[in-house]
Parts: sequence; structure tokens; C-alpha cells
Amino acid sequence: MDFDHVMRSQYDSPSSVRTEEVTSDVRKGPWTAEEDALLANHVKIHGEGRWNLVARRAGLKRTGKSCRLRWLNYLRPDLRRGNMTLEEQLLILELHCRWGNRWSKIAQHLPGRTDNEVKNYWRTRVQKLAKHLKCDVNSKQFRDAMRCVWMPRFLEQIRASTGQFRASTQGPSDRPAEDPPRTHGIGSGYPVYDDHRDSLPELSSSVSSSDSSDPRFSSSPSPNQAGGIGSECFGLGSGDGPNYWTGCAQWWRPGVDAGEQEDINGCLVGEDSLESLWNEEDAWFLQQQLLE
DNA sequence: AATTATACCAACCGCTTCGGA
DNA sequence: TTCCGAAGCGGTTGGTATAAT
Repeated sequence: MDFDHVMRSQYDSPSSVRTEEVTSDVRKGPWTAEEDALLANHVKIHGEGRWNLVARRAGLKRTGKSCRLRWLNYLRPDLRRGNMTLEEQLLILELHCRWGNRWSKIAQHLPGRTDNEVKNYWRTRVQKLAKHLKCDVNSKQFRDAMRCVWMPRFLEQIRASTGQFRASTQGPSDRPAEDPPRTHGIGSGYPVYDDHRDSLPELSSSVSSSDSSDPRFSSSPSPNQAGGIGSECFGLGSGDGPNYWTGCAQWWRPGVDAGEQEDINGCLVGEDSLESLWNEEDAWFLQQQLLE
């Protein structure tokens, strides 16, 4: 298929992007199926890399950057599609806690997911949640909420749904005495998320079952993982000033409107998730803990 | 049914880092 | 060691689909 054919087919499209591109030598905007085919074919034969060359040789009027991005984010055969699993969501929260907005680094631990996907997930779901709570997504308060409430709930749900989740985290009972739990310990039956460990969570459900040999899932810590980022994680230690816990208690007010609460839960796991990650009893418990 | 708001995500932009000459 | 092009990365934008009014 030649490039003229590609161009013709797009001129037939009503998209507003098209008209602008006619005047430029470099095409921008959405990729057509023909372009995808050209790029995929070329990479299949010649491999990745030298993207400017790829663009030229494949007969694409795209920049090398654009080709690279299209391949990595859409055409790569090993990409996973569909909604993030609970395991993936939990891992994103955990890794973001460690590394912040290092999307590419985080995505490396989610086989088949791209940095763009992870970034979009964070922006749409997690930031939406922060917005609901009327706080900054990077604030300590929000991080604590993540650590205290949603991350344990994710673990619980994963356990419940798979029955085989081998959390690398240890329950309160088998934790060494010199390393007391730093979480709230809701209801004593909840898993405690251990932000001290250096290795990544071991996943045994859909994510890892088919990818267990993937080196990106190695449980050995990378230099960075063992480094200082963890110290910035959701510690519940000292508090951040006079209004800090008061602010937390305000979010976790048991009397929060039911619809709003549902909405908040939906932010993280979607409406079709297993069950609510939130209940009023826990909110009350948290409030008491936090006000101490 | 039409309009508006919101959510999602693909793609772009600009900066930084890397690697080879 | 320096320069320069390629590649990588994170932030942002804009289009489309869906929900709400």
C-alpha cells in the first residue's frame, strides 16, 4: 500500500485534523489503519530502533518520535488491553508511592502496560479521587488515605477474589516485634501494607500467572527500590501540623453522603468492581485513630 | 432530542539523557 | 571532551464517547 493511498483515505475522513495536515509535510494526529499496517510491517521485518529511519523507510510521513510512540503505546504485540486489574492498580499505587511520577519506571513493572496508560490511569482515577476529597494528590494527607484505606482494601479484595494472593506483606501477627505496624490496623483482620519492604509485591493472579518469567517482575530490589524513595512513602508517624489530623477526619466523616462515597470508591476501582472499598465502620475507626 | 459536562485516552510537545563520532 | 542526533520521559492537549440535564 503506498502513501498516496493512505493520504487519500484520510482525506475522505471528516476529521478536523485532516485539513491542517494537508499543508504540512509531516503528518500529525490520529493514525490510520494503513499507517499502522505500514509501521507494524516494517518493525516486524527490521525491528525497533532508528525511528527516523523507520519512518522514512516505511513510507510514513511521520516523525520518528511519532512512530516510536505509536509502536510502544499501541502496536506492540505484547500490550495488554482493557481495564487495569486490582493487582495492577495496587501496584501502581505502591510504585507511585515509591517513585512518584516516574511513569516509565512504574510501567516496567506492569507487563504489557505503557507509561502512557499508567499516567492516564493516575490522572483519571487517582486524581479524580483526590479532587473528590478536596485535597492535593501529592499531599501527605492523600497519601495517607491511600495507604490507610485503599491499599489494604485492594489487598483484601485481591485475596478474596483469587484466594491465592501471596502478599509479600506480613500480617500484624507475624511482624517482627522490633518493627511494629505503622498502619491503623483496621479491624485486625485487614492486611497491613508494608511500605518498608524493598521488593515489589508478588502477584499471583492474572498479571503474573502468565508473566511469571518476565524479568520485570523480579522480586529482587533494584538499586532504586532499595534507596531512599521509600522514606517518602505513606508514613503515619508524626503528622504535619495542627490541622493535619483534623483534615483527615473530615474526609473520613462517617456521615458522608452515600452517593458521594460510592463515587469516591468508583474512582479507584470502577463501578463494576467486586465490592465497595469503603464502609462507614472503617471510616469511624479511622477517625478515632487519627484524632488520637 | 438536543445540549452540556465529564471521563478517558491517544498523541503531541518540549526537555533531558544517552551514545557514538 | 565536546558535539549532535536519537531516544526516552513526563506534562499537556485535544478528540471522542458517554452520562447527565
